[in-house]
Amino acid sequence: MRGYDKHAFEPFAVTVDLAVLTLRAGALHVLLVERGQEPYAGRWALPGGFLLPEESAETAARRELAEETGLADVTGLHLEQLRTYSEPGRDPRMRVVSVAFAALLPGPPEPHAGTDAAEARWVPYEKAGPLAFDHDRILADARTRVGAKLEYTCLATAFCPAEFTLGELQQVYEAVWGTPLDRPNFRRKVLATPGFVEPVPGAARLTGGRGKPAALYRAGTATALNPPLLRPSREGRPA
Amino acid sequence: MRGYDKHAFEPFAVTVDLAVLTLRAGALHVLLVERGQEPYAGRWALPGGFLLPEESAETAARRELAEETGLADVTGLHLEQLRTYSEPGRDPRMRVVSVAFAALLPGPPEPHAGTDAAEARWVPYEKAGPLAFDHDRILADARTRVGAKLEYTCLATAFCPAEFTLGELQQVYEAVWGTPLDRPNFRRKVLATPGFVEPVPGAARLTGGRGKPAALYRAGTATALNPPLLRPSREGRPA
DNA sequence: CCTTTAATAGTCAGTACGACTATAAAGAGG
DNA sequence: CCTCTTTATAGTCGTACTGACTATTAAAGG
Repeated sequence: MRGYDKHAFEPFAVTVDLAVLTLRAGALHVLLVERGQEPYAGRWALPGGFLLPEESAETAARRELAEETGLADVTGLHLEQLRTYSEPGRDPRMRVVSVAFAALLPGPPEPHAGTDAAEARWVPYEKAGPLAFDHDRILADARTRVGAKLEYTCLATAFCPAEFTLGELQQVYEAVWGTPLDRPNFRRKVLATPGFVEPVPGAARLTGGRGKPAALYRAGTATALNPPLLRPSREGRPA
Repeated sequence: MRGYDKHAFEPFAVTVDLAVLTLRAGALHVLLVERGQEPYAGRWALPGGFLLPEESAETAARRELAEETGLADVTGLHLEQLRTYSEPGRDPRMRVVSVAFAALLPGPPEPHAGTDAAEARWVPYEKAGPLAFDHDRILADARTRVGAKLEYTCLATAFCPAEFTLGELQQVYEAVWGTPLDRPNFRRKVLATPGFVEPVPGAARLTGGRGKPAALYRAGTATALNPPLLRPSREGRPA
């Protein structure tokens, strides 16, 4: 804050950009909007918009999330601030500083009917081609951050509906990490972590197709995983 | 980015705030500046300042870091973006959006001679009383983030000079976590992690006082710790 | 009725880690 | 010079956790 009171300062435009992630059919998807105007006309981009004068970035992000997804109630959805992107050239028209967020939706959400003009679509993460601005980087950062937080927090339940099976929870990990996991081991680890999930009491069971019906669980009260649930080591361990 | 081209937008002042951390005599210290003017005149605050028109937040943070510490070369110092604070009321004078950073300095740095007017001082983390604005929160977030990254990255070496002993490295963990660690176990873990540290070849040894002289190590090439070095569990494990 | 599919149960060995004890190499003080 | 203190380093032991498996159960489909 030095020089705060005596020097002139430059005003900046401040926006929020959202990487809205969800699981559809076991695959990670991201919500994208198509740009109608230059620059990057016709390219897909992350949803976002300007901060209003009396809004925090978190408030603006939640407002944009509601507008873009068309969901009536976005309270309770997990919103995570990623970082702020401020390189001078990131928007060719003017100086824009953007606060990026990741939002996690329980799937599968409706095909989406935006309240606004711009078209919005769920796109598989892998096929989210070159995006406008620096949104490729923001999207990659979102996946990296969410993947890391899956290891040591209970964040995975944010992708699941109120009641879910352990198989669905495992799909979250597999989709975000891009790695298959051993089912018995995953189950053992999740159940051994106090407060991660709790069984739905009424011996309730869900049947989606063939196979033995799975027990239902709810998110527990814990927020941290201790010890963490580490992904299969990226660097090859010695055989 | 919806509405990007058609709606008016509010300009904001954008600043960076820095939590500059280091170790002095085994204790975590933070660099603070005393405010000369209202609001919060006489209170201590984190150093920081406005973004210049052609600067990214990272560039501005490194510039402020050089100015405030008086260090000739701040390249190579670890700078970590924490998050952006944008609550409307955080500065009583005007709407200010601040991108916060944590900077890690190898200790012990000189008592500090700022190039600027404002007085700057190293203050033990625990005694960094109520700070101006929302800087208490930023400082707490900095410690939380750094403490977490110590667990699964090689960040601790950023607090150490080019060559250091394992005892010094352990002091980093103990100061940031506020927990004593078992020395043999710490040593075993660090040496067992490939690429974390590498011995200085010339059988070099350092003597600081009494006791057996310790071997010197350099930071290795690894950036991630796999498996992580977990702190003694916060939640009490069953006996 | 048999096959397929998915959930759940259980085994087993290797690794990692917490809690220790023991030894080595320096300085300080008599 | 000898001993005490201090710090670094070496090693031990038992438990917890995990990865890689195999086995069983309960549904759907033909």
